[in-house]
Amino acid sequence: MDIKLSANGKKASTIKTFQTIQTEVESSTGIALSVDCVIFGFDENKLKVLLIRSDLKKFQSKWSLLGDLVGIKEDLDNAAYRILKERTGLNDVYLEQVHTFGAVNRHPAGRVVTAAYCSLINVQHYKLNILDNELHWHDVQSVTDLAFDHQSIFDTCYKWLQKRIQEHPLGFNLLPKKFSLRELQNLYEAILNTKMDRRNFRKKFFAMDFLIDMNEMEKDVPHRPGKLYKFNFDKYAKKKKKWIGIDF
Amino acid sequence: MDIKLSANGKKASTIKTFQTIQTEVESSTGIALSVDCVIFGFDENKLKVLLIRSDLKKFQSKWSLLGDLVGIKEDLDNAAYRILKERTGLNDVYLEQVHTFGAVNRHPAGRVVTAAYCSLINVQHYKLNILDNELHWHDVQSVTDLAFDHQSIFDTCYKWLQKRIQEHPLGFNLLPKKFSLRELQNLYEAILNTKMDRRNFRKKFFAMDFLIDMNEMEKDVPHRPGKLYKFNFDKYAKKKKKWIGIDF
DNA sequence: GCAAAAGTGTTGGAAATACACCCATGT
DNA sequence: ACATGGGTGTATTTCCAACACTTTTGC
Repeated sequence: MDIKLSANGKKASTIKTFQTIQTEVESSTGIALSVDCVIFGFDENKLKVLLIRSDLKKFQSKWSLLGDLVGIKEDLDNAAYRILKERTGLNDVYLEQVHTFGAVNRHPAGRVVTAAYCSLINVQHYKLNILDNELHWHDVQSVTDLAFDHQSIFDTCYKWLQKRIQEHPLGFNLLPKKFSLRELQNLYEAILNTKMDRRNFRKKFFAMDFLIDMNEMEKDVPHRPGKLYKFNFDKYAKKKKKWIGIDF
Repeated sequence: MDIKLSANGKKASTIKTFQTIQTEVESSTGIALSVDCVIFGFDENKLKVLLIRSDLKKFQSKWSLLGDLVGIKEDLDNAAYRILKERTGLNDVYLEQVHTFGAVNRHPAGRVVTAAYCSLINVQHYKLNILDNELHWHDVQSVTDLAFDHQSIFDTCYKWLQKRIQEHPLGFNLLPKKFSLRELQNLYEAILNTKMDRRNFRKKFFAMDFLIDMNEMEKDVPHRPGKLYKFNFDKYAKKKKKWIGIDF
């Protein structure tokens, strides 16, 4: 069964389902290679992850990550971008390889080694279409018992994100281009699952000096509106990080 | 041509060479998967990496990393351990996956996606045998122009190591079980390519409280002997790292 | 005027840095 | 005796954590 792509209102291309993959893998004499994407979003002050219903009987009713086989003439990174594009309609997204999972029995259809990619998208740029096998956003806290070894892939990617966001300015990919400091702090608190002091948080970000004051205010908030900022990626790119400091 | 394994004096198993791999890849209908190992050692106060002469004409005279195809019934991680075992005779080594390289044209024999693993070994435990295609230790500073895309794999792994060693106690895998603080500092200086203040370095490591004083002294040094320590891995394992601290 | 969040400074402690001298050993 | 690196302490600075009140807006 093929499924029409409908995200973003574009004309559909064909997305492989498990049955297609199973046929390909079983007819293969070697190792099949796939990509699985852990797609994070941020909405209602919660960190979310995009999951789809597994179409494999063995994992009936379980959720799984978005993945597909890598084409024989397709760069590994490009396969990840393709999956994102097919599922969300988004082109310019943050995407990074995290880890490759290659246990012999990780996939019931045969030998499939999968490269896990982590992606951060702004949910405002994206219209969810649940016709695609119940494609849905899930609170990360409620993600348990995924199909295949996807739970451990997810856990790895979530830990990776928690660490990564503290050392690199990834988080802004989850926010609107213009955001308030409160939104930024909510994001960090959601991802790191912690609470931070508001004054120290501001101090830290202002001291970095990568926030550009937009001279605009929040609208339609039921309280005093906050200033809006955007992140100065250019300035960040020019900065040299002094990274000497043993700490473990 | 097969090559006998001679490291460690063990009876040889067969190590695949490029010709073998090329045949396998060319006869494959899909994507071939390999592992490449970046094996670091520390000797004469220099960080070294283990390289072999490429047996591919196109890359004649170029050095390359140690790699092999992954078996159809072989876990990815196990493939990396196997390669290490075949080439160095060592079993219990530090080994970690770093990144997977999957550009379509990265390998001349066809579509080969490779998972790069980084390994740290104690050169004292290992007897080099140069009969294996000129297997040799190279100063990391002099590593340039490797075969295939191995230069970029190496660069990625070296940067990974530089970062990783500052946050995790990996470095001890490169040293003898008992080491002096001078050796430890030399190791850090070699890997990070920097100089550190001796007193502050000691302070930092003693403050961590993971070093066990062996009550032994260095022997045969042409100066005042230093105390020997070993790293308390058990105590480290029990420690919870408090990891909240945004910094980029 | 009340609820809700924005905005703002100071202080104390901890950690990092910079820095110089005496000690033990081999030659 | 001298050359080499081992071993130690202190003063300064920098960074981080803790903490409370006033302001602005919507309702």
